[in-house]
Amino acid sequence: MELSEQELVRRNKLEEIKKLGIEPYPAALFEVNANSADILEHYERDKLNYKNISMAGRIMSLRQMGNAAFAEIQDARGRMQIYVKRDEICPGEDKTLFNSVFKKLLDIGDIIGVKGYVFTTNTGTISVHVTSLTLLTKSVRPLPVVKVDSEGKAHDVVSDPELRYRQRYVDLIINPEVRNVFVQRTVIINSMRNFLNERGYLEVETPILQSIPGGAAARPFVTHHNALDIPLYLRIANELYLKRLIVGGFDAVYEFAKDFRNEGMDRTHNPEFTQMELYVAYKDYEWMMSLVEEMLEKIAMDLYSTTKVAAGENTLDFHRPFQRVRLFDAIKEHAGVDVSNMSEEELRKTCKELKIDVAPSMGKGKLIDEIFSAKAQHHYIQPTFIMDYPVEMSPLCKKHRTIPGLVERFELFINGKELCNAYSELNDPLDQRARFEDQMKLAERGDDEAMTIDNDFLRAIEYGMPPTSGVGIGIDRLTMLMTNSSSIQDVLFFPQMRPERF
RNA sequence: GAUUCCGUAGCUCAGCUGGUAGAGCAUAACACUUUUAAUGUUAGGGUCAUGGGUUCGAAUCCCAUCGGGAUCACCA
Repeated sequence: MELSEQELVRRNKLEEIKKLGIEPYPAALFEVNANSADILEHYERDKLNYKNISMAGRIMSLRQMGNAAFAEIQDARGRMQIYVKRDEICPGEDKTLFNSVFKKLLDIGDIIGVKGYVFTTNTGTISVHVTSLTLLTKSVRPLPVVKVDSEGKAHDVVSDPELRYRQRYVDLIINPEVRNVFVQRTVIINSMRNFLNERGYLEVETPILQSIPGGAAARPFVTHHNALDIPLYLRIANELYLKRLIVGGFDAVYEFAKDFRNEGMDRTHNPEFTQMELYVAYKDYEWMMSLVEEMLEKIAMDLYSTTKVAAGENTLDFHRPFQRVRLFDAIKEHAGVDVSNMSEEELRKTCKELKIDVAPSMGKGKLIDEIFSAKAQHHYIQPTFIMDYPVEMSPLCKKHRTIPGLVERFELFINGKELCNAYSELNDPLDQRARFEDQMKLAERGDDEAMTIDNDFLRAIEYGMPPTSGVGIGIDRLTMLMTNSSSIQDVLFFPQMRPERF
């Protein structure tokens, strides 16, 4: 690999540093007793506490002024200006540390530790007056420089998505708002986990490698186990395993699960994604709607201390209760057709009239779903539960208690996108077996996402699964919503990319 | 998978109807003891994604490949 001019310069500097007897990658710890955010926040009120501070970070800018210099160093909490004066860091006759090391051999991107005292410059910037400086890591690759002017406008922002996603470490260093999205992602997950734990629900782990990939309609990734000499599939959902645990006697289990689906990628789909699935015994889908409302409201409050969240041009309000609309009513309202009593043939005709593309492999349920997706879905900006789906598209869901042909299922739509999917879970083992058989018929028609029959799961619910309600919430999409991110790549540290060639 | 747009210095971008490349920042040198997109003077840095083709001549036009974005299909 050919080195650029700047890389050669930095490697030469590295040698110079070593020749001066300075270790560019020291082993010893560097004791830190302050960080940038803490200093900026508390210094004015509590000046005495900042007479003797020690902090570390990456050099992000350097302004040489002869025998003094200003630099900004960035630590995990933000940026801090430091002031380095020659005679302060070199009190004796030997001025090498300043003249050679600091002025010539340090670069933007290097990581240093500084000790000194906090003061305010003539122009009013809280800064660290450095009395001693230690090189902690020499950087040999030039870091893109983003400058922010006095109006707060950033110049030369690295916006190339390829660089940002492939080299997330660079993105995180130079684009400060990126870090915040990921911190918020963790706030969301912690908020959800606390909410569930407070109710006594048990967090569990279930297999990722499965011999029958069940619980969703999707194409799986296939791998191979050498010792067993069998194909294994990366899970597309963990639903069937969590329900087995309900059979086993747990009354509420949940899992933050990485699921894998071998399908197209775009700004709302990554091959691996995270879902939180929760199953609670002796509950139904009405109860689950209330729980989801309460949980999302709490997450918004934990993030922003308000239920209002910006999403593009819209402001979402997570204040309970959310609107509840039956699927057929939603279609009636937005597509102007009543599909509640239509046969498959009539549905096909209706799709044609509405100019919706359909495939021959689509059954009745799928056709209704197509109409909803094309005509109604995008209207639901504020959190809305769409409920009561046709039985054909929900093979794991219990039949509706009063309306024939429907199941007790809801999906939550926010900003026109599906965020979660929930059922009164089907626990009638004979019905479940029949539903699996219907799925096999769909598979025979060419639906490569139809579910395969899982005999062990059937055996489990034959022992008896209590009435149970379950929900799956897409964590990546929830994070997108809550952080106003328009693509899933922005809420995943390392989104899937084609392998890079070096 | 389909359509479409893009790929020029470490970074952000110019580059006209084809005449073998420019700027700012960054880098190097000098000056400067409170600056802040620091400043001033000077210098270096590019197989124009890759491979073909058209042409006297290609960053520019055409084709293919690689990578990325957007839209669509599939899906969450």
